[in-house]
Amino acid sequence: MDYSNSNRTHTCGELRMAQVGATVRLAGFLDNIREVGSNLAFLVLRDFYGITQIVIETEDMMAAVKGLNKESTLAVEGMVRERDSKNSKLPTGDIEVVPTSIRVLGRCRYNELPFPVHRSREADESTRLKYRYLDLRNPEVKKNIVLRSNVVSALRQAMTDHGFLEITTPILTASSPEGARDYLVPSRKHPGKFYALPQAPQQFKQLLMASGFDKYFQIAPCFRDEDARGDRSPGEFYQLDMEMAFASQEDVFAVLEDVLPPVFAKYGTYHTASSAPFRRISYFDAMETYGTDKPDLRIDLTANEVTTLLADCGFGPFEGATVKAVPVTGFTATRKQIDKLCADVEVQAGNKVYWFRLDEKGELVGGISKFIQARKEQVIEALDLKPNTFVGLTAGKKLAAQKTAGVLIKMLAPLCPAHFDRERYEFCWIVDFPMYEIGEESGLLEFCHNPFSMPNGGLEILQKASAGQVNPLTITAYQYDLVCNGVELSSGAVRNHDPDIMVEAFQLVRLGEEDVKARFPAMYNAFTYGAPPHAGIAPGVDRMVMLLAGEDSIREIIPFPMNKNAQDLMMGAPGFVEQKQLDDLNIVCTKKEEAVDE
RNA sequence: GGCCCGGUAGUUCAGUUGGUUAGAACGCUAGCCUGUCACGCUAGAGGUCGUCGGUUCGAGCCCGAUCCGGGUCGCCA
Repeated sequence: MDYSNSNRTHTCGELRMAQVGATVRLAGFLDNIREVGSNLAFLVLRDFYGITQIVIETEDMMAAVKGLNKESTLAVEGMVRERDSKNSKLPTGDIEVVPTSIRVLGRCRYNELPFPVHRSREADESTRLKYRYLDLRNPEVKKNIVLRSNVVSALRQAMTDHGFLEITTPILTASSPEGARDYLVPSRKHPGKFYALPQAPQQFKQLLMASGFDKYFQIAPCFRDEDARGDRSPGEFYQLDMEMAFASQEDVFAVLEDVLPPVFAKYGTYHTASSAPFRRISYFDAMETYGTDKPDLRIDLTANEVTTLLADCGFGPFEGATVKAVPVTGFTATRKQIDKLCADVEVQAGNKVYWFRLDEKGELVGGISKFIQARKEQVIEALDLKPNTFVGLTAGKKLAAQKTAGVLIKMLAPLCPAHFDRERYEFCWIVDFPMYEIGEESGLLEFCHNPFSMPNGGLEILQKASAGQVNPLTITAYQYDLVCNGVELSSGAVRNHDPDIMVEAFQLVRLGEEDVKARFPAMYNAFTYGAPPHAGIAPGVDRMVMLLAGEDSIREIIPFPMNKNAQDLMMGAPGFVEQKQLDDLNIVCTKKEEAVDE
């Protein structure tokens, strides 16, 4: 028996009227059989490219498909014929194949599948993941993986066209003391020592710059042992990691402003993407105006500062608080919808939302309007309110009031289409992130993002801060985020390539030269031999594909995703290993999960 | 780790105030059907109601514990 499919003449998506009369050989999965008479049946054959109808008209052929389970793989040989009754919904709907032979290539042993392939997206997710190879047979599921392939290919081509070299960096490397929890790999030859999987190729790409490469990129696998989210897969993910020597923040921006919009416009659901230059918004402005450092610029709503106007209006929760107002013109939600909105925001933000309305006649009504009444004219003037406007209010410590307003804006958007032009990709750069912050637990000065960024003002500003002449909290870094439609796609920075500035930056958080050397020995040493100023960024590939596919779950755009608990249900990972393997690695398990029977 | 939602047939779900034999659709099996394309018609099989314990004359439903899944917060330089 010939199990190869090398003798296929066509795919299942290919045949048209032009091939009528031709003898063809197809291969694919048994999608469905419709028996409509004792000697008449229609078999639907499906492969990667499409589906083709095979018409069964003889006892022989009827016998050949008798008892076959759906999803078995078949080889069909026969003649292409024009259909008596055509199906305009199918690309191959004008023709059918009259078979002379039907061979089973791979028999499906089960007449009842874990889920119907064509409706797998409705099935329980853990069942889908366990039988991912069946789930992926669904063209609707498969198309996201095809999209991913096309996007990665387009990004790679664009980066190469921009003169970037694709260079791979080690997967087995050293644990980094900063950031997320590492995935550790025990070393057999060095008992008690561990490799770590890289959280990002951060140090390697900076070392490539110190090595004299000019423009580097990589579709880089990154590993972080942190809990999952809907838009964050546990364990591993991919970044379009890049770095440029002798480059400024604007040089990095220019590359992505050139590379990303065409890819988004071509492969995205919406086909419209902002063009260069993307808007630049400082971190402080973003928090003030949008209540978030990842604003969705498709939403035409902003948070307004009304603290001086309303903090002492007599409403308890505003007393001594920062107060933000989000006016929404033409908002017609019912009282019930408003209550639901406020409750939803409270769950997300952990902070209450208050509201009032200016009705059609220009009267203050609803919510906390009676507290506003006395300052009606000032409020209308300050917020430039028109009749029929809803005003959402948030209050609390400055950051809490801002963030709650941010959540409110995001949740208002779907309720007011007039303020939410959904069908496009809106990019922006968030710039000038603060270098330092006061740690919530320690109460002491700490790095805000990462310690590799170049402070705005260089060595001089850090020295002034050390001398007490400058408040370190006012120092910003050449640190930037790329945001699209409210999704943080990437963080990047102009790096600190000067050992003196590194040491000075660390001294502000009570660390010294020895700490820098101990934590980042390779980078510190390399930079003492003269390093180029360099900058880079690393947009998340999974996030981008998710945005382009219009999916809400990151698992829909990963070929073989793990579940929320970082398990691969299909492969059974993580799993127990042989005692011999543990012995080789000098590992003694003191705690084991109970083995669960299937 | 906290909080929220869920777990009933192969699949997706319904199940009223705690009350007879736990239902529907799709799928499956058998039969019929000569142009279907979500084919149709007839019949049938299929359930430890996640698990354990409690309340009750009686639990899918109420209570407690526990396991599993999803969302969210913590976390993610």
